[in-house]
Amino acid sequence: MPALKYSRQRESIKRFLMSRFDHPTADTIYLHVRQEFPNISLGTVYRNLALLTELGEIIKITTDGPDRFDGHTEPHSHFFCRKCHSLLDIHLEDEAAIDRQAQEAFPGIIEGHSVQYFGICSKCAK
Amino acid sequence: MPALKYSRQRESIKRFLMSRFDHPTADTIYLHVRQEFPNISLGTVYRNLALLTELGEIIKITTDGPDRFDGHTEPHSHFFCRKCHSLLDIHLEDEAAIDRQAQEAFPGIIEGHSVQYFGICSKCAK
DNA sequence: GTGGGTGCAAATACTTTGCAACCGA
DNA sequence: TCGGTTGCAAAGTATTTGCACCCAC
Repeated sequence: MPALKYSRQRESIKRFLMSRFDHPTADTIYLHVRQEFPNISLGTVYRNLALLTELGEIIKITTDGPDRFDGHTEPHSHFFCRKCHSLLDIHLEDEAAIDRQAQEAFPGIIEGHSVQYFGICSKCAK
Repeated sequence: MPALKYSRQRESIKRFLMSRFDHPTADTIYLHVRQEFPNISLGTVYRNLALLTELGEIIKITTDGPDRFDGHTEPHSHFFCRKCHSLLDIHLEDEAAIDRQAQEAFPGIIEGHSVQYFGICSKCAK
């Protein structure tokens, strides 16, 4: 792993992700960071998202459609609205209980989990 | 929704998926069904996978990399080996408990969930 | 016969990558 | 200066789609 060097673009991407709870796509992030760095390219956004994910500073969430990114790394779950495609946080009381259940049932080494609930969000239900 | 019509190709795809527990990709399915229908095209495989998913006869599992498909629709969870990328079933004792936990914590309408555990499978751990 | 299904190829959506210039330590 | 980072554009991967022909009903 090469030595990490500071970059204003990466900082901006991370700051943006930490400020939000709706898990934007690379493209949304691109459009935002562009306001601060009009010349930034999508490739740079993707490169930094991959790097931050590898460092564990953000989380990459794979869904139907483009990947989503999350600047909040405490273990938590997600809700995907199948109508408006919003992706929202769910903080369970005992998130670790989910791993414990599976560890009993499975012989491999479980390092973590990701739960994705799906349904209709309260906005769309109206 | 247009009237459904029988197709030998669709039947073959479904039969293949029901016979396996390792959640093949569209391409793997294509290569297999090709033995029975040498002229089948990838497009047809994708079309039928989408149709079967919509009908609820199979499940589409979105992961890092290509989508995986599962011919077994009883609620269950999955384990993704980050080393060999195999995707395996985990049958929890009380799968519905996961929904109940979230329903308390979230105001939207939760219709279901998908849990993906990650780690190292027993084969790769050796 | 009618409309859904198929094969083929082209198109799309999303993401990664090669390269020369640039910038932080 | 050295090597990580960037912008740009081209390439790559996974999936979808238009169209003419075929087949189930």
